[in-house]
Amino acid sequence: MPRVCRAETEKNRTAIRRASSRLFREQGLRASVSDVMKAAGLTHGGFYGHFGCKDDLAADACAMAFAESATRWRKRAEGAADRPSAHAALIEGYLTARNRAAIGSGCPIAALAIDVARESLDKPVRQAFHAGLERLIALLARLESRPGAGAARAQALAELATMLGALVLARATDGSALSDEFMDAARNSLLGPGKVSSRARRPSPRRRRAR
Amino acid sequence: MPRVCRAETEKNRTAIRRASSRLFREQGLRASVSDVMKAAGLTHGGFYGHFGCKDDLAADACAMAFAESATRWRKRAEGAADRPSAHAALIEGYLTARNRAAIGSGCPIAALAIDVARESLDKPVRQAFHAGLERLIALLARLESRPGAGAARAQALAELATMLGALVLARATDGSALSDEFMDAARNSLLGPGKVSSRARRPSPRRRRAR
DNA sequence: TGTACATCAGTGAACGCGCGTTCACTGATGTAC
DNA sequence: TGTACATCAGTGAACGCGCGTTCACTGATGTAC
Repeated sequence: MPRVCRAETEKNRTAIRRASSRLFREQGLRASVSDVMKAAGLTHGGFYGHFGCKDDLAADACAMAFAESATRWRKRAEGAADRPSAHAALIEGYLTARNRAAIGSGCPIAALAIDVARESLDKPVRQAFHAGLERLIALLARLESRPGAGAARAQALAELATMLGALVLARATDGSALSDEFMDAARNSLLGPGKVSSRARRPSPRRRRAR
Repeated sequence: MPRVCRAETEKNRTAIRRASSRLFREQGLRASVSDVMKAAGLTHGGFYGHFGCKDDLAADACAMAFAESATRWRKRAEGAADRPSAHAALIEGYLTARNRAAIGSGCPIAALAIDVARESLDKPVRQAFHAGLERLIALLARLESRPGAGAARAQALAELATMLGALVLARATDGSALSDEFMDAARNSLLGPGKVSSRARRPSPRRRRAR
């Protein structure tokens, strides 16, 4: 089995990156190198032929997850008729039961933010997180209604905090009614109850409207 | 050293609870029993005289952190002249550089939400988190401006998501300008730029105003 | 195109370490008289 | 109040286990001729 052709090596590397991107989101940065390699269909020893250390893998996995998210956001926005509906589509797509359940393939901010906050400032995963975050902020800011780049950015930052917060809280209270309440409240607060698409709605007690 | 008087035992138990409440927030639920006992000035073996297992300690630490937070919120609200300023004081007190730095003594939602979300549904820490969260929601909802209990609760849920999200993102980007931006954007979004008290402000590049 | 051999991707045992938990032991505390 | 002794809170060694990382080894791959 040892020594594998170049194409196979590249395929293995991709498998490691994909597996780590999923496992780090699911289990946090404490997901083990062994588990990642197992999920990639390899044995743990070969890991250091692909990455220098676990910290480097964490940074790569984080960057990869953000790139996936950015692509997903861009596609969703491009599928909309105009800017306001692209904005709404992004938020509605984020605050769904589907996304709440899909931790391993979902938003890396909601999956990794607290883990990243606990890492020391010089860890490579922090830079990857910061860079990825800025890309998503720019993407969202371009869809905001407020005039002026600064105001749109501020609006995007606040909305991102609400989206991330609601998803994280919905996950932490998963299995209870409160979980749905968080997602509904955040969606209504960001879009207003009138703009909520029926697609994203589940039959649940309707909240009073936002200002 | 063994066998200690009853008052001493109770003091030790309190020291373990305090240490774990701090360490779990700082390091996540993977903080070790050994480290907790060391921080309480004891050796690890004695732990199981106080708690049945690590999961029980995590639940207790979580409940204790929420109780602290609830007390802090209540005091801050009681110190305000009226309901709107109590509401503003809570949010301003939450979104400060001080709170961003104080992970171990700060809000358990911002410290533990993602860790709790990764725990299986039957773990005792999930129940403790849920119960504590409901207390804080009720506390915040009582200060909201919207008429009707349901609307006030929905407003509190969305605001909590924004507060928690902004604090978590500010911590994940600590050391960069973006960190301050998140807290400023969330504060302005929740209170409006006019209502921001100078006390809570740091001299930082001023953002464009919100609506 | 065919052969000879150096390269090197992946394997699996091993390293030192820290984890959660158990347990025999200690000796001051609390109690029974 | 004073003595005799059972209790039990805390100690520290030990358990099996999984961690990140290293390394001698393997043998198919890629290359030089």
